[in-house]
Amino acid sequence: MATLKDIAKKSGVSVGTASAVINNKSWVSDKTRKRVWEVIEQLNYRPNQTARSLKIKKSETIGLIVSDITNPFFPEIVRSIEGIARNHGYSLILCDANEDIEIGLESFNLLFDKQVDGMILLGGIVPQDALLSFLKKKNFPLVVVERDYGYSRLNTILVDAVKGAFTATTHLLNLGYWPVGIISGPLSLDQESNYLHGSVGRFEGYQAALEAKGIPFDKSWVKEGDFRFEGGYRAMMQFLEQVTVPRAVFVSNDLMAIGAMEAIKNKGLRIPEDIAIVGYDDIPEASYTSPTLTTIALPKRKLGTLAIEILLKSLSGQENEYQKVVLPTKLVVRESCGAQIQGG
Amino acid sequence: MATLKDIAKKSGVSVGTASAVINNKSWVSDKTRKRVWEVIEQLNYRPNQTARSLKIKKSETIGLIVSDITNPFFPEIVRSIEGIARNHGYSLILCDANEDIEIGLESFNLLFDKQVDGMILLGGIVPQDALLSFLKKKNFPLVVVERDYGYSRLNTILVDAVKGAFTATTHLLNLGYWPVGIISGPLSLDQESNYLHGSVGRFEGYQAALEAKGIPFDKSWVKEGDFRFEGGYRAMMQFLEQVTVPRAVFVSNDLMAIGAMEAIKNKGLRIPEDIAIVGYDDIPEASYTSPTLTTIALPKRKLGTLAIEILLKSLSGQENEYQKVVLPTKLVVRESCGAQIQGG
DNA sequence: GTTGTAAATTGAAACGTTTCAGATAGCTCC
DNA sequence: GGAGCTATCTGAAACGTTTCAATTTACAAC
Repeated sequence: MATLKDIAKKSGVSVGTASAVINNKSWVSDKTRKRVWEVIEQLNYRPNQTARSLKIKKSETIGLIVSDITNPFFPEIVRSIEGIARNHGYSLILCDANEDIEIGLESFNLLFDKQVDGMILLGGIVPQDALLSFLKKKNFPLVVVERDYGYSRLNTILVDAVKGAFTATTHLLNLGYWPVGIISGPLSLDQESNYLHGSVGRFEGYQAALEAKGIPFDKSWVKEGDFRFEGGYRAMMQFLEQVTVPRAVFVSNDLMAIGAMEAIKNKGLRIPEDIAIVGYDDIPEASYTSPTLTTIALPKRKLGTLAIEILLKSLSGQENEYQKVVLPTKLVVRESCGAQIQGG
Repeated sequence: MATLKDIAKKSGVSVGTASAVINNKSWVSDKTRKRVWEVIEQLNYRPNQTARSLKIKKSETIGLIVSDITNPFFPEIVRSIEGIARNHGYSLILCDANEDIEIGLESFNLLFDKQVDGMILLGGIVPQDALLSFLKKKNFPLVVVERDYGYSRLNTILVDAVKGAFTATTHLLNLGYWPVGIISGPLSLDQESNYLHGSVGRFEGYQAALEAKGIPFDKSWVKEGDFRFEGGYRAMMQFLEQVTVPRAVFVSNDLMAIGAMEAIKNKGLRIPEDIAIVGYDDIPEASYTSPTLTTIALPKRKLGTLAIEILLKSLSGQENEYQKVVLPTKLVVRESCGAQIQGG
């Protein structure tokens, strides 16, 4: 690999000048510029970004930790982040935590060692204590999407989960279903390290909807899942084995909702005639299931573009206020809730 | 950030020795080792990987170019690659080409500038001329998955696409359907830069199946798609607007198959009663569609683990033979082909 | 021609590591 | 108490850039 030194020697110029040429500094004479460029092309020179990074103390690299890359909710967000990052000269180091908080922590540390300039957390799989104690020590460009760590010196992009879940549950209650259960995300974890995980907000929205209707909360209508297909399946199976089965269930994400629907079908029951379902996320698959899945739609693309834009601003020093953005959700009525059958 | 120099000074030792300590070199005395470690912990020192990379001429980073990260076929492969890479101390720079060959090329170059030690191409979205002319110049650890560039000095992991498509088409023919069409991947592109794209193999398998039954090939039963949902939808719409509509269609990937099913349903036709469908890939969604999708299953996990394992071997210099692995596919019979209805 | 000024270029230090030839210390052995 | 080891440590060069003070060059003005 040709280095700047080679270029300099071959074009009879100093290394400093050669550097000035590739960096397009204005004070190089046209004659020199041309001569150096010829050599650059001739030798097929490409600057060594590692050396550059070392010197300028920037890696032009962004770390991205995704809770679960196989959850169809995320790839679209990843895409919008990656595209914009690339167009701004940044590349992305991807870590997939596989919904495992240990891997989340490991990745978090690893990314710092790799000298990433900034970081985006898609779904907050990094444990709260590690993240906050880090942020308290130093100031680092970071954006977290879809999890509220409840810390003010942190850019956060959320959707209004409470309201979304409220809407979903109310929709089921308004259709006259009773009892209405919930399959939540991991709740127990939240007490220790996962404070205010998205799952809590959705759970609160569910409770609020009951309360608004004057219906007492009963924890036998709550099953805890893991945001994955299997967890939804298992949780629904637990419901189905109870003496009284819920008439409708709000499931905290679509992947679990699809799992839950599998469970229902496997038991020979019908959706929505026997059990109605509303999901959360509106992943592309929600349109393809049978029946199609009524769900709460999040502005996925927007979540990604906003995240990277805020990060880029923070990286360029244009912005040093911390932002907390809450985006709205939308109820998408399809077949699984039975609203269409009932002429709703 | 503390540097090695700080460590050295504070623990009264030379930089060389400090370096030896963090690298666990055997010749450091226990006493010194202990003292240095104390300082390391006290200052919370973490080695600067950029400086390290510059010196050792390795970035411990792998580039990954995915044709389309939102295609559910890929995330599972990405996960298995990322996990194994991480466990071996490598991180992944992810590029999503969004099925765009220009982005594929751009990413390819960008990854070299970032000094990645090796590269994996998931779905060969990098144009053939660029890739081969590069490989002819220098030797670089590279694995390509699910595309055959037809070049021997290149690690390639494929599935037997011809056979897979043959099986799928034959399955439809055996069920007595006629005519059986195909929605292929991009074919025209292949002539110039995309020689032997996966789409060609699947197309050949289709033709071979017809031939085996003595049925003449007729290009009015061929529509070209783009491997995406929309392309499948459009291609099927074209079929549906023809005077004679195919009785069954082999669709070259599941995403397009799901799009095609949407088109059929939108036209008020039934699957498989009016049109039977077989897809290719077996993405998780194939189990959730309505009807569920009969498809050709690829060993996704295996594709990923093999890719990263071969790359790691090549990186460590353990292996310098080029490998070409062809994995088998499997027909998964579900509802969309009508085999179950017909008691097949 | 000298002077002054702006434009262009140079040269060397610096970024934070690794590496390695050489120095030093601590032994043993005679 | 010196030779010959080995175990341990040091110091400086090197990796390929960027940066910037200092220098040189070019040229206009007198």
